[in-house]
Amino acid sequence: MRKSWQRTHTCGELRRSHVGANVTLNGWVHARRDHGGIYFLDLRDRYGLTQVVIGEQLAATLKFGPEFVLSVRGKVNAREGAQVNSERPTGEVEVIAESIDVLSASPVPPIDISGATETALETRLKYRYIDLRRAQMQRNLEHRSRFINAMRRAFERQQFIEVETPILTKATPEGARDYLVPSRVHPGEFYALPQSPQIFKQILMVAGLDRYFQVARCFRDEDLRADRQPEFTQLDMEMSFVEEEDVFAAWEQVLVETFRDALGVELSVPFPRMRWEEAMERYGVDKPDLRFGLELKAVDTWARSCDFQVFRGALESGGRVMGLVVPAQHGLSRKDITDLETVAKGLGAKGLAWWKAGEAGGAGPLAKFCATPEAARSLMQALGAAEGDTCLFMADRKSLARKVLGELRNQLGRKLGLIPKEQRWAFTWVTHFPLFEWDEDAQRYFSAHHPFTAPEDWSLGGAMAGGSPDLGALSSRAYDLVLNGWELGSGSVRIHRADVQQKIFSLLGIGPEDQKRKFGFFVDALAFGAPPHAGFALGLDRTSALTLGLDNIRDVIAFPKTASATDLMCDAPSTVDPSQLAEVHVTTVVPKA
RNA sequence: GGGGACGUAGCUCAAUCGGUUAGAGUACCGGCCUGUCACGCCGGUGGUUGCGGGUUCGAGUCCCGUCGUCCUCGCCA
Repeated sequence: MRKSWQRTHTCGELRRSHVGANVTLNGWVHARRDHGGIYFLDLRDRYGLTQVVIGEQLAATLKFGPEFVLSVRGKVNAREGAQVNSERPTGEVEVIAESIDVLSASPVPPIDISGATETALETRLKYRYIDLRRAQMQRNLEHRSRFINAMRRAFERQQFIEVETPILTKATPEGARDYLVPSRVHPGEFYALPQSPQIFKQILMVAGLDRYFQVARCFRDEDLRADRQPEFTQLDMEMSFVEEEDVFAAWEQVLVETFRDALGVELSVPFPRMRWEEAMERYGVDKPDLRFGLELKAVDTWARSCDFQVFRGALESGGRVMGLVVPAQHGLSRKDITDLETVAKGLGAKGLAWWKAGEAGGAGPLAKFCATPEAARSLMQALGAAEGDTCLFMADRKSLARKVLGELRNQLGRKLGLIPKEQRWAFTWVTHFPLFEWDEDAQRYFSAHHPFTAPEDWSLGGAMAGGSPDLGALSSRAYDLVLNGWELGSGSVRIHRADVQQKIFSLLGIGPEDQKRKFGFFVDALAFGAPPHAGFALGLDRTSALTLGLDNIRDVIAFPKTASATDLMCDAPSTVDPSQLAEVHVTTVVPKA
């Protein structure tokens, strides 16, 4: 028998075949059951729980509490009949303790590790080292590890090579707010943490690496959400001499292999493809949840011949009239409709018209415009609605009508239980996003994806030849991968021509001087023989969460931040010593409260 | 930056219309118990009701401010 405290087995390992063996287990005190003459202890480590039996005499010499760390030496004993715990893999055996060393003590933990009560997130984040002891959290992190490693293997099978890119890099004027790092050596100058390895991976293509991937940490100084952290991890990739379908095929293969290896799930490929315009028109969002129908319906044509002033007004000012049909079987009540209208107004809608379909005119605000059977029938036909269905209408700017109905569709999908449990993995590629988006506040166009995205039309609607096309109408070769209504990642075919890249910068209002200063190195690189290339990046936090059925990515991140971007465990961010600031030539100006 | 919810024992929660000594479950401590496995039974410790101010005879409860957490809109190329 070993003399040291070091374990011979883990707490999840012992089985009937080990009966009679002398073993040493190390682990945490999970639960204690003191019966006076006999004492039971559940010892826990990452691998499981093992029951330790302690005799009266030995128990009397020991002093320990929950979450103490012990080394238990003893003999494996078979449990028979009612003593077997069929709930546990180790339930057919127990360890009869011969000696026990206390390796480490603990106060009463502020978190219930057994999972009997759900501890407040604030406490879990402050004492993350205890929270992470919970089986659920260990399972989450193990799952994430398995998933990422399966993905790595799948990329390597396709000849991709993993390359690391800098964390200290150059600030980018477009896109999200940068996290800045002051330079000690260059007073007054700053590095930025990468929002993504975008430029580096494109340069790796120029460098002839052909197929790159990386598990890449990305940083964006923007406000958080349940599915957004200021630093997050992407499976980033880029390929040369390819177009959209090659990227899709590479990823579909990777995802098939990854889901098979890590989850035992067989995905059906190819995933459907859908143009952005189609997604917006049918689902009102650019990340449609395809697990249920309830599609948006255009009723502009019907509305044009209707006397309803709200509808006519919207159409006359260039807007749209769109509808959503909730089948009669769901029995939407007046209160339900009022609640939906509240949601709609919260999103900026002026109101929500509704109609209970009926050939005799139906009911609701629209009933009087459907008073004749012809009018009622034509509206039902335009909507694909049947007698008794509840129809909801938005008449507004195209973008707002889609956004509101898209949100109502998602809420109704959940509320009415339209999402079938068996249909778990509804992937889709959304393609051909707009190239530019108009920003009202800045009074200029911004790249909808990023400024390195190839246009669908390399002539840029004539802009390359000096024309002035409607930039808002240009389509791009950007695409997203969507799963169950979540955006899992995005990518694009890139611009590999220096002249087109320069034109895009100019159209974005970045003058020649700024282009040279901020992106000169990159345009230079494109000029030196850049292959056509395209790529994609998958959000690993979201994908890990979604594949575990979680709706908050904090549960798949070991040390996540709060909604105000703080780390409650180590109390970051924090002030620093003035001498440290002086060293990096920084003075701070803190606004008065 | 805006909106909403929340903050009471180590943990999860309760406390009626503003009313007496702020309770329960669980955990912890002590006692009893040789087959439990969220052991059981008996007893006990444990509170700056986030913090500051105000109204009131009286505030966990009402008002103002502030801090923190969560969700969300804006934002996130």
